Amino acid sequence: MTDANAHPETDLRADGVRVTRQRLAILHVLREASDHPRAEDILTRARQQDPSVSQATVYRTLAMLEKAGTVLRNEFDGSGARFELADRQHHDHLIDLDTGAVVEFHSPRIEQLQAEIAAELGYDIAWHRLELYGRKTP
Amino acid sequence: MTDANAHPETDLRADGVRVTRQRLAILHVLREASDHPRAEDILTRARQQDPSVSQATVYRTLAMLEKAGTVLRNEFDGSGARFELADRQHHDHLIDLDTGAVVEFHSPRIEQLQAEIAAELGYDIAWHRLELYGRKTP
DNA sequence: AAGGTATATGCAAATGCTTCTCAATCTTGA
DNA sequence: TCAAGATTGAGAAGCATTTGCATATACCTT
Repeated sequence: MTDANAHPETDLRADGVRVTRQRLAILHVLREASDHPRAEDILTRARQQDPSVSQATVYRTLAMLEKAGTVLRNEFDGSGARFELADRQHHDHLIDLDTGAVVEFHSPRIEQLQAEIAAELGYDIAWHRLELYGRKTP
Repeated sequence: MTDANAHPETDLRADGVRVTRQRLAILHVLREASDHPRAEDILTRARQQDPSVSQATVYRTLAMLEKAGTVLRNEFDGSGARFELADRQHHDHLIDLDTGAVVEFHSPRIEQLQAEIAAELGYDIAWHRLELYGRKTP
């Protein structure tokens, strides 16, 4: 796989996938998003650039991009997936229980411990999910 | 809250909730389960003890027990929640990607790190979710 | 032990999110 | 420019879960 997302359009082509107006609109939305939008949000935003985008295409494209490693799917609260581009460094999430805000963080030490624990249990980690749910310290 | 699950029936009463045949059947299933059954599995098993249990009651009871802290809800793969009694020590999960088996583990060091990270970000952790997905080391 | 009342249940319909079906429309390599 | 095949929009279909409502039941009070 190429460097995920340096040039999504180019990557698409490289994977033998067609570059369509809708896909470009969706990729654009993801690039602009600083939050972790839901499929519905992505649909709304993509339609600002291209009103023809349909719900089905958003889901199909997100699934495609996820499989390609370009997009990450998060299931924070169990009521709808939230997406983000996989172009930055790997990170985990801290969800603010009061505001719903999502803070990203990265801890090599935790990653290290995870690997050790898995090894002790006889496993190799393929991926992991770490989510902290909390409230701002008073 | 009383010691969750030492005596679920007693706890139910204490919370002003009625002790019904169905609820006892569902609690029994959860106590016997060594896996992390889905709602559907719980329904099937509960019906062995009480054929009258309905799907709706399983969901309603699980929601109630979760709110009471008696039951933990897990969303490992995004296709259906899996439940377990909250009577044992807190633990996280390692999911075997090949077999779907769920291994439980507990690491005070990771918990410690999580708290530290949250503190650095200005948060107090209310709860967290850590799931490792991997395969057996050859 | 019996009764009354609010809670709990079963059934089926309704949700919410996501995926699929299919004819019509594009993208792309030649 | 064209043909072949991928992609799309619209709506139907799927799944897990929730809800509405009439009936049944637990349990507090006689």
